[in-house]
Amino acid sequence: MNKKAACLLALRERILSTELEPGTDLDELSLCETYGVSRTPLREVLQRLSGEGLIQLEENRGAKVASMDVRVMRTFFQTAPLVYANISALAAENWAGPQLNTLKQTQSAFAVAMRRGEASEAALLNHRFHAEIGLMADNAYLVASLNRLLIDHTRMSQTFYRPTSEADRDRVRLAIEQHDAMIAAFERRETAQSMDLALQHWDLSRDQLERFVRPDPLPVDVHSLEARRHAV
Amino acid sequence: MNKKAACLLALRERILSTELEPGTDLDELSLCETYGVSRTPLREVLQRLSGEGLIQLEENRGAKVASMDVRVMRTFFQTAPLVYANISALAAENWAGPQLNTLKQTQSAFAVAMRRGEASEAALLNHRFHAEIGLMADNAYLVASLNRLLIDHTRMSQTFYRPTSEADRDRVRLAIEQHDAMIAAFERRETAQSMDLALQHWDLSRDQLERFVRPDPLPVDVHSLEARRHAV
DNA sequence: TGACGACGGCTCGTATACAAAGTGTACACT
DNA sequence: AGTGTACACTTTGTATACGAGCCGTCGTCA
Repeated sequence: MNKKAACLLALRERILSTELEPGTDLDELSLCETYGVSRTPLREVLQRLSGEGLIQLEENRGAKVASMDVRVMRTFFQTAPLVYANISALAAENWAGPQLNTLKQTQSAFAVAMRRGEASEAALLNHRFHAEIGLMADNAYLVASLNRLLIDHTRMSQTFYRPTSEADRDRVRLAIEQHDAMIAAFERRETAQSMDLALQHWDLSRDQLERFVRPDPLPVDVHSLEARRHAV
Repeated sequence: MNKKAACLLALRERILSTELEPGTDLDELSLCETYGVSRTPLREVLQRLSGEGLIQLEENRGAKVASMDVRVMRTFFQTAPLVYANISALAAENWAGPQLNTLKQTQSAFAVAMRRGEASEAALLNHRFHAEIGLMADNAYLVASLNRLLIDHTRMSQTFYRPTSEADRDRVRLAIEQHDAMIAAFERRETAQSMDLALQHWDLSRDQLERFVRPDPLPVDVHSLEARRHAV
C-alpha cells in the first residue's frame, strides 16, 4: 500500500520536474524494479497518472509521458487566465478550516527553497501552492481544468526557478510577493481582489514563459561569422 | 482487450443513466462475473472510471458510484454556464475534419430516440452530443471541466427525457431546435453566436433541473388532510 | 445485562505465471 | 542488392493464487 503510494508520488514529481521529459517511453519492468512493486500495482499507478493527464497510455504499446507540443501551448495561454482567475475568486469565497494555514506553510517552504536555489523543489512547491488554492476553491469541475493547466505550467516553468540574471531574480521575488498578497486577500475573503491578483500573477508568469518559448535572438555577430565562413 | 473496453463502456453508461445510482457500492467479484473479465483488468477499468470522476475509490473499501449531494449541485450551477459558453465558442472556432458531420449524426440519433420515447438512450446521446462539442473545442484543459460537468448533468437530467406534460414536451422540442441552431453556428464559425446559443441552451436546462431539484410543492389539500388526521 | 475482545468470513491488495501482441532481425528469394 | 517473410525476443495484457485488512458476530467476563 505504502510503496504504491510512494511510487505514485515519485512518478508525479519526476514528470512535473521534467526529469522524465515529455514523450519519454516508460518501461513497466524497470519502473517495478525502481520502486520495488510488482507489475499489477504499478499498472494501476499508471492508470491513475493517465487519468490525471500526466502520461498517455496506448493499447499494447506502453505508457509515455504526456507530450507538450506547440498546439497545446496555444490553448494553454488561451485558457490559463480564465481558470486561474475564477479559481482564485472561488478560493477567497470558499476556503475553510485549516486550508489557509496549509497554504501559508507551503508558501514559506516555497520561499525557503527559492532562497536556497533548490530549483526543482521550488517548482514543485509552487505547483503545490496553486493546487492547494484549487482545493480551497472547492469546485470539483473547475479544479479538473486547473490541475491539467498546472501540469503543463509546472513543466514549462522549470527554467523560471533557475534565475540567471538579476532581472530574473527580481521576477522571482515579485512572484513570491504576489503569493503573499493572494494569501492576504483570501484571508479577508476579498474575491474581486483575489481574481485581480491571480491575473497579475499570470501576467508575470506568461512573460516568463514567453521568454522561454521565444528566447532573445542570438547576437548578430554570429551571423556575420557565418557569412564570413561561407565567403572563404 | 475487447471485453475490457466493453466493460468500461457499459459501466460508464450504467452510471450516467443512474441505473447505478450515486453512492452505490460496487463489488469487484460480481462485476467480474457480469462482464466476464478477471479482477486485474476490472480493477484497471475502475481506476479509469475513478480518473474520469465517475466513481470514487477508497483504500481497502472498494469503489462506489460518485455521489451527488447538494454541495456539488451548487457548484454545478455556478460553473456550468462559464464552461459551456467557452467550449461552444471554441468549438465554433476550432472544429476540423469530419467532426461536424459526426455531431450531426449524433443529433439525428438523439432526435430519433427522443421521438421514440427512449429516455435513457436520449440522455446518453445528449451526453455524447455535448462531449463531441468538447472534442471540437480542442482544448484539453477546459474539456476536463466539461466532462466532469456532463457526468452530473446527464445524471440529473434523466427525468428531463421522460416528459410527462405537454409543457415538458415543448421544452424537449426546443432543446432539439437549439442543438440544430448550434450546429448551424458552428458550421459558419460564428463564435459569438455559438456562445450565446450555449447560454440559451443552458438556461433551458437549468430551468428544467431546478424544477427537478425544487419540485412544485404538494397540493395544500394533503396538508389539511394531515391536519385532520392528527385532529382525530 | 452490558461491554470488551477474539474469531471467522469476506473483500481488497499484491505477486507470479502464462498468453497474446508487437517489434526487430536475419535469411531467403526475386 | 533490395524486399518480403518468418521466427525469436521483448513487452504488454490477463488469470489465478495467496496474503492482508476490515467488519460483523459470538462468546465470555465484569
